[in-house]
Amino acid sequence: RRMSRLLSAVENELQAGREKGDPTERELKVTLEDAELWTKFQSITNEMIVTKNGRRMFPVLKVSVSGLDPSSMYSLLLDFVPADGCRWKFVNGEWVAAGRAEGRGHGEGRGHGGVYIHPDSPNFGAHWMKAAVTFNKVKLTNKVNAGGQILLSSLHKYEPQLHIVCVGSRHRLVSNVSFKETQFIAVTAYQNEEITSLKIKYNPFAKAFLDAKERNPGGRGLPESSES
Amino acid sequence: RRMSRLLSAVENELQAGREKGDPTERELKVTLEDAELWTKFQSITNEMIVTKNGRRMFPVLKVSVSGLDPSSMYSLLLDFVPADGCRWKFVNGEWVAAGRAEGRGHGEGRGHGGVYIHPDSPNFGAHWMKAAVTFNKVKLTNKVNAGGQILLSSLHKYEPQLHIVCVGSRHRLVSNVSFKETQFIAVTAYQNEEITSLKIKYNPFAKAFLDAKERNPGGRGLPESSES
DNA sequence: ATCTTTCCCACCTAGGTGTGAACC
DNA sequence: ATGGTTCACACCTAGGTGGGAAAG
Repeated sequence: RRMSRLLSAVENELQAGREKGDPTERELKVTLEDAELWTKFQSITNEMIVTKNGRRMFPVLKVSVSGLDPSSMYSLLLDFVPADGCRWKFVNGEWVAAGRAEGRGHGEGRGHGGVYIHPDSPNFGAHWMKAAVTFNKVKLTNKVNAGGQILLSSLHKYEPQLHIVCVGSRHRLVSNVSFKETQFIAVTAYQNEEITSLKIKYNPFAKAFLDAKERNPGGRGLPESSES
Repeated sequence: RRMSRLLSAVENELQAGREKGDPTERELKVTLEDAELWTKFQSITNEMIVTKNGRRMFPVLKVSVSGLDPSSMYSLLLDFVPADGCRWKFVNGEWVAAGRAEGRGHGEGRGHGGVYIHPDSPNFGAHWMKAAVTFNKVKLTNKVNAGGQILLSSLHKYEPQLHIVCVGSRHRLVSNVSFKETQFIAVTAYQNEEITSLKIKYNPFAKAFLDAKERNPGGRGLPESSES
């Protein structure tokens, strides 16, 4: 019967991760990928652009998960926790706290409540464990929007936080994890030009600006040395 | 507590479609979108390109689903059923049967068994019902590949078939649906130039060729009339 | 010869970058 | 004036088209 072919196709989704990973969630482990890259940005205070229509993050938050029950169903959620109660300013090449945060916003209470649901959700534990989970589609905004984007307050500091929720018959919170390396200050335009340089250096979508710098490393070299 | 915010975000996924749709699956209804477009192609015998790395379908298979249980979990699968036992040839402007099909392939037994799992799978009934389900990412190939693509035999006729599977504690087949309008012959290059014209006319990705025809409708007009 | 397949290509769609001027 | 925000833009990434020559 054709039906057996179909059902086995669905089963395959599970088989992938069935061997590895303990069925108990005691050994749940979540590790941040590209931690070295994140650290480069963190060491000079990371910034993330927010725009009306939403801007992606760079670096991209990416985690490896293990220790889930391969055949249970989970959703992965991301939210952004205010890292302090301050508004920040960039003066004389460094970030300084400047007054308390505004009461409004702070990523709470709007739309999905500032929570981004990973688009693969819901899915089997096996799915989440078979490859690193990438949050490259999350978009940060400073305006209330149609939905899907995360609302943040510019010039406030945030720490991304990952949540793993079991979506069995009754929802059950499995884990909250956050990584200090991924803290950033939301901005409408980059303040620290060292951050700009790092973004250009590592983000493929900014390659246009990388080329410009490579061709003219000093910033004011010869106008144009012919290459032929 | 922050936890309630998170769980309500997950709940929202369900609320969307909870009112509409009867909890029993007796009233399950699946309708083909863009049926008029499909009919245009069908009326002159549709063709779909197959390539080594996989080619998307155009038109795209798109269905509206209703009558699922909003809070149950389903996967949507697509496979391609040989429409007959023939190999087809295009001679003198029309398709004619030419011998029986080769035994090999026919979309069976390879990789996922020729079954494409919609990338939103698995998901709640509410998710599948809140908007039309689009199979735009499915790729058709004539070579055994890494995976994800559907293996077909060139010059054979197929009928796409949709399957809805309930992924509760025990897998359960809910429904098989196929649409005559979506039948096509797999080809490595278009045979009927009327098919080529329709593809160019309606597929945005072929716009380059549409422009060429519009600028030069007769096929051999003036070489180049300057536009300035 | 004829039919079918493969490959490279120009030209698109779709959308992610920081820039720099304008705006508030 | 100052500091923050917005917008159009050139320039990318990423990848989906059929054409046409070449190969099988």
